[in-house]
Amino acid sequence: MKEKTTPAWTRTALAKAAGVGAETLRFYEQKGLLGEPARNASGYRIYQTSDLDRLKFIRRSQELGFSLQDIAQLLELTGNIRTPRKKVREFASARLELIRGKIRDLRAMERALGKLVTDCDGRGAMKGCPIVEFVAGGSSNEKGCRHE
Amino acid sequence: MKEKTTPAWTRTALAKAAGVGAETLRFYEQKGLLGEPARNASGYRIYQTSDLDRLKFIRRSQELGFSLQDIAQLLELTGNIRTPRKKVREFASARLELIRGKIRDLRAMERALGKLVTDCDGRGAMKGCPIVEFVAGGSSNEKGCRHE
DNA sequence: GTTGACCCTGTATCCAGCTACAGGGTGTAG
DNA sequence: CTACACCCTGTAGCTGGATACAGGGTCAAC
Repeated sequence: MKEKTTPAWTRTALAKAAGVGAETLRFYEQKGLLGEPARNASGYRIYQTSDLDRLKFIRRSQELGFSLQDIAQLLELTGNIRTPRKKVREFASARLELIRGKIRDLRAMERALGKLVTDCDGRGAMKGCPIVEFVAGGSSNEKGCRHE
Repeated sequence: MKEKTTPAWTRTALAKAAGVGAETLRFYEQKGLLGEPARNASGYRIYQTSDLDRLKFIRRSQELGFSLQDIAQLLELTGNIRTPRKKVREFASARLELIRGKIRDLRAMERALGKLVTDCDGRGAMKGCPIVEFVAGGSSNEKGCRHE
């Protein structure tokens, strides 16, 4: 613990720690996801631990299906204390609905796949039609089972 | 039971109904996601209602973060009665774990964003640091709050 | 029998998100 | 001093997932 909460990270060190390529850092910087890091005397980038957190957030958000643009907005929102409160609420609420929708869909898929696993016990006939159940649960209804 | 449950769809009609571009159907066909449709005398593609279900499934799966390759596998699995039972179980179980992980992550994000919405009531100071909470909930822990 | 809306195939183009050079500077170990 | 690993910038290339022509058939309506 030297510099308090933010020891300096080199480009490759940070990349390794975050599980991304070193070039990706520059790419994210260009896209405004990381913000320009400090530089040492010879122009080398110096990253902070907060950048590592940010990177982790980015990767996790990506896995959840958010685009880099979405993530940039999310970061802007939550990271900038000067963001107008109303905007924060609006954007966050919209995102929240989106997220809840995704959770609902994933749960439907979970149920469908779970049923598939349960029903297909490794022998015997495949009962039900999980895929159709899933699709039906989404919006349409009944019919359309292809396997049998 | 062919013509009963499956009135014929033309290319653009199906595309419109499924909310995709007409060209996309050909693309999916090339990628093996749709399978070769029947053709009329002059070579026009004739789609069935089951193709519409399939398309809906594809789009929903995509929204949940599955790649077209993943989806092809899912469809293969659930749609082909001849799939070896063991493979079905294995693949489905792996997918299930993946899906459950996504749900967990989304819930963490939901909590974080929900807190942001709750805390930022449109005036006063922004309490807590949802973004850091989310990141912390993922793997790292403590510190790194940038806003304030 | 010509128009216009569709269909066909093949190929080219586009966008996101990386990833990989090329050509050059830096800095520490031996 | 000289390797050698690392850093810089700029730009080209790659994969996935579409999307858009170009050049040509089909067909129902007028």
